[in-house]
Amino acid sequence: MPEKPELDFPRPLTTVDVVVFAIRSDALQVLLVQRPRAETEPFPGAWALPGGFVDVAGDRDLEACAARKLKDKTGVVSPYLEQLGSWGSAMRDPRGWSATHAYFALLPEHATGGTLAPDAQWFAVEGEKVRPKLAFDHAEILQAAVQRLRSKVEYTSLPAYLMPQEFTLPELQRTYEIVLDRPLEKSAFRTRMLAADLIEPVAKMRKGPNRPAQLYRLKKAKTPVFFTRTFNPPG
Amino acid sequence: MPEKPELDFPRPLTTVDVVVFAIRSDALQVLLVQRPRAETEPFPGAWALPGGFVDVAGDRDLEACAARKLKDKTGVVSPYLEQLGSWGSAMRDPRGWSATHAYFALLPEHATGGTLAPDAQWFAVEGEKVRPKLAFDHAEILQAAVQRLRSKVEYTSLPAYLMPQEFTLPELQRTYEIVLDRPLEKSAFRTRMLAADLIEPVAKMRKGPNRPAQLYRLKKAKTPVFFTRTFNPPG
DNA sequence: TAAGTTAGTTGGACTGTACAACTAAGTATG
DNA sequence: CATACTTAGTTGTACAGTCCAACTAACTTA
Repeated sequence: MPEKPELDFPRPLTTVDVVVFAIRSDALQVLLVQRPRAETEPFPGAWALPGGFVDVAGDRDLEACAARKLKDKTGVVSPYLEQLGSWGSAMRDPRGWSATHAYFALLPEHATGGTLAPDAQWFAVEGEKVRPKLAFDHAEILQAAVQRLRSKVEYTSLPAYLMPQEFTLPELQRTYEIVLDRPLEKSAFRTRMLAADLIEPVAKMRKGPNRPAQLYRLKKAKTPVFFTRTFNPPG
Repeated sequence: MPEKPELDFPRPLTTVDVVVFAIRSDALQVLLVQRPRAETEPFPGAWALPGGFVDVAGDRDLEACAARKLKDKTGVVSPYLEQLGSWGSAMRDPRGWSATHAYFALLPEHATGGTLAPDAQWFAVEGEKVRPKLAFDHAEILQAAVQRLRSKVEYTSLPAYLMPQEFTLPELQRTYEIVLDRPLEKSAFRTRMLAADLIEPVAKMRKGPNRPAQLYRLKKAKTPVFFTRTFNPPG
């Protein structure tokens, strides 16, 4: 790392930001917070990803910092937190050279309803964007998060983290379809999921106006399953 | 990002490190540099990933900083530089809370022979490690880089960046096999590569002691190709 | 009882890998 | 100069899993 023992040269600002996804109202949504309106702040009043400065006294490491920021904003512990990447440049923050470590989190819908900070709000993801103009380079970070999510959903069981404890196969397929924004084949989907040793049936059915559906739950504390193919040849 | 306008609280040290891979002597190797022996330095004399502090005056952004560090150590511009992740904690550097932005680069073998800094040296990757004990948490970063490389090689054309301008299909297959550390099926490999619109034949043959092999080159300035399957069902 | 909707299954076509045997083109050897 | 050896490249069969479409199953409502 350093060639010189001098440590008192200028250091970049260091922050952590979290892209929190959930399925709400049958759509992919992301949690944003509104920045304070004080004129002394950059991007006053603009919407931004939840995040903030690393606390060198309080944060053990980056992931703990991200989990803390997430907890502060949403009140829940995310079942899934993955590092997304880092963005650092001289220009992205008007206060000076800054670098942010971005994470993305997946929340089940039922965990999105509770206590939300007053300046936090869910926004639908449209394409790879949201309606409001975002502070800093957060639009770019959000775009990368959506791309990463979509690409991993093609060949992993990530959407399982967006589901409640018990769910049906059609519900899981619907989640995949919302994230990927395209329909999937029913029979191939079922074959894949059931072959993956990922879920197990529970002795209950989901009752609705039509034929009841088998309920499943995730098998024990699994990390995401990787499939050996993508869904539709993306050609 | 920040809730408070105070910017004069302690900031983490910010560095960039690069994991440079190449195939040398029919093996996957990684480029390391030896740290200065001065007692005032952390990990004096230990081997480490090439990298260093972000220069807030000189570096435009993180990727430019990584490219600069790479150039300083190897003298070449890497045809492939990808962000790997970031590691930050209170403990990873004895000088204080620090965060490093790690990149990984792929070099073709012929680019590894030239001017190398006197304190730089190539080491064979054995499993997911190298022989010498590495400074900081660089062993962990290297392990993540090897895992990322291996997993992407399963379903992308990344190894193309490890090849010279012209190469044969058996040579490309051999590169895949070295990185994955397992043999691949010849005919399936050829079918996949030729179907991928990735390479094109040149009007030359590679002559050797046996049957000559068709030479290919990469098609124009392609980003890596993604395949819709992995190679061998990993079960 | 019939119509409508969603759950779930079945079967045939197709794509691409796995495996193995084959042909092709060169060098080295007797 | 024929034969063995080696590596390049092809061919064919089996198989796994998706794609597509039609089918059956279970429930509600009219």
